[in-house]
Amino acid sequence: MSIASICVTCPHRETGFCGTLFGSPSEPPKADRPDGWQHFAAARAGEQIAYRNQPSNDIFVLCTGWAFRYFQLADGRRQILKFLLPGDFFSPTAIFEKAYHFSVKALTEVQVSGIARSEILARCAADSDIRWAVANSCAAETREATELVTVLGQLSAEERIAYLLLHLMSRVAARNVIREQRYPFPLRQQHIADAVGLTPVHVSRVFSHLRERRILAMSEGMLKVSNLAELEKIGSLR
Amino acid sequence: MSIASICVTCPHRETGFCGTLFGSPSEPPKADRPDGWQHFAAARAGEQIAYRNQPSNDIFVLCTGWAFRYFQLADGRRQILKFLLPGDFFSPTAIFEKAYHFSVKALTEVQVSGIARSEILARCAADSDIRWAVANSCAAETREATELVTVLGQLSAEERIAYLLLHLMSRVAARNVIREQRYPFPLRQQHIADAVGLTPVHVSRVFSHLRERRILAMSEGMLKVSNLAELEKIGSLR
DNA sequence: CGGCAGTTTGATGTTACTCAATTTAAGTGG
DNA sequence: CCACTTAAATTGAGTAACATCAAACTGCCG
Repeated sequence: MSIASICVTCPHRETGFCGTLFGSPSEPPKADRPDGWQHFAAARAGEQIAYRNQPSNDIFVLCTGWAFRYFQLADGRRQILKFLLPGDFFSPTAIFEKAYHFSVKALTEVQVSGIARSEILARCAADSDIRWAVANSCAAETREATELVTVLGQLSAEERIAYLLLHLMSRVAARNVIREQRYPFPLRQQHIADAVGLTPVHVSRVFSHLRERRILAMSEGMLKVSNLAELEKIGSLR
Repeated sequence: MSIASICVTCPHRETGFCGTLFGSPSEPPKADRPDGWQHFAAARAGEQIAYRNQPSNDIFVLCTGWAFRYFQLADGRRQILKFLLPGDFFSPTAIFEKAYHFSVKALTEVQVSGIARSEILARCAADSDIRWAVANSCAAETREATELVTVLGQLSAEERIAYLLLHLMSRVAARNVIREQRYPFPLRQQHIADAVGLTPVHVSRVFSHLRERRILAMSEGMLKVSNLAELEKIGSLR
């Protein structure tokens, strides 16, 4: 059971659109607070919705759309740390930290929910189920980061991309019904490049190669996997 | 305050040597259990002291010596995830998981302490200081892993090595008195290579280059940093 | 129809890997 | 203390993987 499903009642799936937008880092997001401790907001594709080192009393959950958490270096290089799907916390460990140590951008149009940190902590103290959900979620975050370290440190370009696709596919499949191995896939090659530490040009070449070998194909924002077994042989860690 | 300092009373610093050794994965480590929930063990340099996927009721803390946590791929490649120093948990998140998802090897002769998971969980439930120490330790683990992802994904060979050295230096300095920028440094170049995703040969070349530029030098298991400012310019993330 | 963002392709450059030989350092036993 | 052994580090030459630069192409939208 995810933490989000315990903590958050997100209206977006029903209402469709919320109407409020994030502001710049200087002006905090304007948003409605239906219950005092919880509020909602929306952002357009490409908008930055969390800023590194910005203190915040809120913990955010993605309700609809895709986003990504990343770390930007002084010279412009950026590492995408995780693609966020509906139900994902921006970062579970943020519950225990006063400020984010990462940034978040919307990949598609998104809707998010912010929950007061104090509220989450209070619920943790009161309810052992929530306590466990938070602990598991943090442990999972560490496990994922650890796996990604191994991927970036040891795997070739093709292996890294295959890993990323498989990893995303399994997470998407956990939330959507997948028919005929066709997955919604809003990433640009630039995003893939920044996630696996390659250049977009090289990502394009690897994709061409995978296409030629009839392992996968892309069209209209969908990823079609024709040879899952082969993709797994390339990109699985174990 | 570290968790270890709250939870563990380690006799090794006083007694010098404990006398018991880890066995192979099939036979569990023989060790004394002075208090039922806590026990101690020692291992020689190079010995494996934790096995991936091996269920364990104990959480381990390194008491003396150096060790490293790593992940090994089927074809032999290995990623070193973290070098462990005295006081480090093998992994804080292991508190919440039935089995390790990584392996640990002793780098030097080491002494470790094992604590029953149930004991730690009981103390967490009872004492909010310990609860916070555990949460912070887990958050720190995630932060480190996240930073390492960025390092491996974005930095060049020289930058990665400089980062690793600086990171290690700051951690060593937190436990030892450092005089004249000379740090104890028991790693072989193979370890550095496996930690930053390079070959030992290339690590050697990068070291030669850093030496030629009079940034650092190595001798008798000690790392001497002659130009810290330059090393930081190369290897710091922010 | 023109413009723009994203992708593809080709040519070339750089970084890091591989293989193999050599040197240095670290033990070990006489 | 010194030959002998062994592991680790260094060096060189050749190669593979990936980056860079620039141009051409595609689909999309006004």
